Amino acid sequence: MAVPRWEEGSAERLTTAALELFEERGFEDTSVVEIAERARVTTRTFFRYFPDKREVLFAESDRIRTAIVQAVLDAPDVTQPLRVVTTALAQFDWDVGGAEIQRRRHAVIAANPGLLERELIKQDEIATEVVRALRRRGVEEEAARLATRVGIQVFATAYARWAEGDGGADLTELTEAATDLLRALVPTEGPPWPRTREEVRS
Amino acid sequence: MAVPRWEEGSAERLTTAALELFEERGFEDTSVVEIAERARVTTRTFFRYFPDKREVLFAESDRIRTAIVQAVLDAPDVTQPLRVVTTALAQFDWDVGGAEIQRRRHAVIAANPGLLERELIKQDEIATEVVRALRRRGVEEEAARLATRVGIQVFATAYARWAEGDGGADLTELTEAATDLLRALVPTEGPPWPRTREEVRS
DNA sequence: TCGTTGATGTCATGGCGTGACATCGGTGCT
DNA sequence: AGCACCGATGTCACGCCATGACATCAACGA
Repeated sequence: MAVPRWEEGSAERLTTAALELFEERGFEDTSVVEIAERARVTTRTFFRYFPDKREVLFAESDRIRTAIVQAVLDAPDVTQPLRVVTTALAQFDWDVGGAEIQRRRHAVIAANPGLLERELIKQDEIATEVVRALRRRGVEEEAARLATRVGIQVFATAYARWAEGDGGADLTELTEAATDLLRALVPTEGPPWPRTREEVRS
Repeated sequence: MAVPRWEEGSAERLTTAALELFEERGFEDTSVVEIAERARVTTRTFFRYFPDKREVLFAESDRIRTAIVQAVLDAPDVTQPLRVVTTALAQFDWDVGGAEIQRRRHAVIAANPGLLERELIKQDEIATEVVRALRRRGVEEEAARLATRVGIQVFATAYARWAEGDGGADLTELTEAATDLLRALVPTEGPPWPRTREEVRS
């Protein structure tokens, strides 16, 4: 393996070039040609590293997914699957590549429906594999599915606050707070629409 | 307004043509040209009715979203927001256009990552508006967000069973069962990883 | 009749994504 | 050294997606 002593690889150059250009001109208004030029390669090379234009912002996705799945598999106690999921997410190091980069990435993604679409399916891929991991730990299929998806939403609540905040807050504590909120939200037993207005009146 | 007495409109023809072709050749392997030809229009007309190739399978999305939002706004009692959401979803008539068409639609979507992506963002759009609706009913922002997303996942659990089943099951009852499952999953109070194996041993 | 209007077609264009093949520098083997 | 190989990249050609600008045509109403 050739080890050019230390040039950046094409993939890295493409990633940073893309992020910069998306910030400058917006996602739709920058072409793959421009990204490639700034990274000093051809578009053909771009598509050798990334299957499409959007994917250039999601290079870390695989690493994130496997790490979280591993955390689920390594959880000491799986009798409370929802807690396993929220904890695995809360304890992950979300600032891969630097907090600033992540902030910029998210800003760009949030600004573009197309990228948001991609983000959602990445979440879905994580969810699917977490479900599989829970199943391997003996959790029932339906429980695994619901615990995973709900756990992700609980964590997302915490993450939203954490991302807004000045970094002072602890993600684990915020997740605990979000779990409290969930407890408060779970409805007490009883039929769907407890009473219609008419029934109340009578 | 011209009312051709009753020819199918181009939009309808395009929708059915697309569904058929996606079943026959798969989504990626059918071009917009083919869809347009089968619907006896040009591709330019296709793009006048649908903003892109994927959207042809999501024409009902707007109607669904507004109906569900309306149900949330009309809910008699909003003190249990999660129940409001699950009930609004469970009581919606999901067989718009016929159960068979819906089954085929979902089969095609499930088979194509690209379409799944679009499906997820449609869900997200619904979620965003439901959150807004809850807020208008006086629910706090964070509670609204969490109740909405969790409610959708609870309903999704029920819907999955309903879609698999032979149609005999009642979606409202299944949703109630899913809510029971959620109750069982919400973790009891306590710190994240309750005990590591080592701590248990000591 | 004629002008308007809405739906559709035609044409041109640009970006996305991919297969096939060429090039070129480095590696390892003899 | 010489040679065969290999991985990364470039070049070329192509097809599909999507959109703006403009033309056409049929129905309708004054």
